[in-house]
Amino acid sequence: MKADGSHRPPGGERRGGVSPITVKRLSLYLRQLEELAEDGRSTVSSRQLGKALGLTDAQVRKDLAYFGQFGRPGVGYRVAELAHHLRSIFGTDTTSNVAVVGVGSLGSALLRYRGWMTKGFRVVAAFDSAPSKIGRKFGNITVQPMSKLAGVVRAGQIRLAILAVPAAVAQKVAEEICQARIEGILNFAPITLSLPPEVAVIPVDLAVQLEQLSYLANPSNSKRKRNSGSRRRRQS
Amino acid sequence: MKADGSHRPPGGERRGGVSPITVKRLSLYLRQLEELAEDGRSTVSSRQLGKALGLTDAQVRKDLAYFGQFGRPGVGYRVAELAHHLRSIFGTDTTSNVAVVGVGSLGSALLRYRGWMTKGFRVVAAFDSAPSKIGRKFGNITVQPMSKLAGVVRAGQIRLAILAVPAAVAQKVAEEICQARIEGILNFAPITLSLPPEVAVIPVDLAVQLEQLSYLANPSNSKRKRNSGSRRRRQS
DNA sequence: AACTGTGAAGCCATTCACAGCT
DNA sequence: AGCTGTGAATGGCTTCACAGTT
Repeated sequence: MKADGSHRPPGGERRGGVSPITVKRLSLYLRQLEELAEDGRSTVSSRQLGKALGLTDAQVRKDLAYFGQFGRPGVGYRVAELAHHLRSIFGTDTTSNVAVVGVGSLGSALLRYRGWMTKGFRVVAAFDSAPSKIGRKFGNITVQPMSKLAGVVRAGQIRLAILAVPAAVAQKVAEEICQARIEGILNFAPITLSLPPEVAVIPVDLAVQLEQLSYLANPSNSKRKRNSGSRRRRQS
Repeated sequence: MKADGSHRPPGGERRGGVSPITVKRLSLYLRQLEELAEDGRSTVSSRQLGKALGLTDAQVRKDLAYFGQFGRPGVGYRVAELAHHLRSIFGTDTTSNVAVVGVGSLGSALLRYRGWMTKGFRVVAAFDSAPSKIGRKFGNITVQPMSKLAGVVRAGQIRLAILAVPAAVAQKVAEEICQARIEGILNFAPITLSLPPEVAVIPVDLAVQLEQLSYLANPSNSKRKRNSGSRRRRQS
């Protein structure tokens, strides 16, 4: 275990160079660590963490080592400490406010979805352009017109937007969102957005996901022939 | 352009060896082709297709060449023909029936979501174990008890399941779904399922996606410094 | 003994560059 | 000229294997 840390900036965290695929795994590590914490576990080894997620121990160690030395040889990683550090990497150690834009069937469900909360997010506002939707209430959130978005964001209350409008208007609405100086968009509309580089976008096309599944579910396409005994397998 | 096709099985499609990441892009090609078809375009080049999705032309050609020779030098790809071929690769040239398992806030929204239809899927049934939910109607779909799942699947009406139950029961419910001999599960529960290899699983953890976005939206983490002029950029 | 952190090797994916077709 | 299909080159990610720590 090298002590000088020469491949990283000496006093701080590595910045700007981690691949998206690594970051995705970090999310899974955090999710697993939270489960371990609930079960009262206080340490975990890279092998155990990997096994639970279908990854090799070396992969786990490499991923975590990008951000510093958290593990203790002979012991493993301390669950609470590592979880805390991962949250700070994601920026979810402090709660972020989120807006839902587009309150159709999907948007209104995402508005009610409780899964965000456990991860350090809070949906605090909803916007739509249809007059029929404006003023409607979901729980304690009232749907506001798009024209109010910029004001709410500028008041510092919202960092991220969940975009759930029809494909035909998604590009236009996304541009409005950008003008409100939001930092990132979770895009549920089935189109590729074209936006200025200072705004982050993560696409989530549910129909595409189901299409992927349909492909995999065709036995002649998958590599699932390997291991075709009866051993269990973990999802990608 | 080689004519003998020596690297593929002579008379048929390549089977079993395409990486998931390639398959994901194929979905995007299909989505784009459908938009082009609506606009009345009859051919498209690899460069145009790539530009719309933020990919290189070489990438597009390599991906498509895995499955055969569809392009015409000097012309490009024929939109309708290529779209049809991609659908047959995904198994969505014929409509697949899908069940929603778990009718909470997210499940009921996925039940009502219209986006599946355009892609060759039809949600035809919903299941839940809570007596209070059973018998409830969403559109023309009545929520049935889990015990009915196996029968409906075995009657050949359902290939795929959308799993939208709480994390705490997801593994158990997923096992029930497997026993019903379903081919694939789209897993919205925030856990990694451990299942026999003959069933395909695609995980869709919405909280993880938002976490990814939170990471990317932190300016010091992204590579978005490149191109930091004002040119537009396409989402990953 | 158990486990991490990490060079080095191996493997996979992307891009390059160009022959060949239309 | 415009474009595809594809070997070859490059670049990136994963796994191996082991020195070093507890």
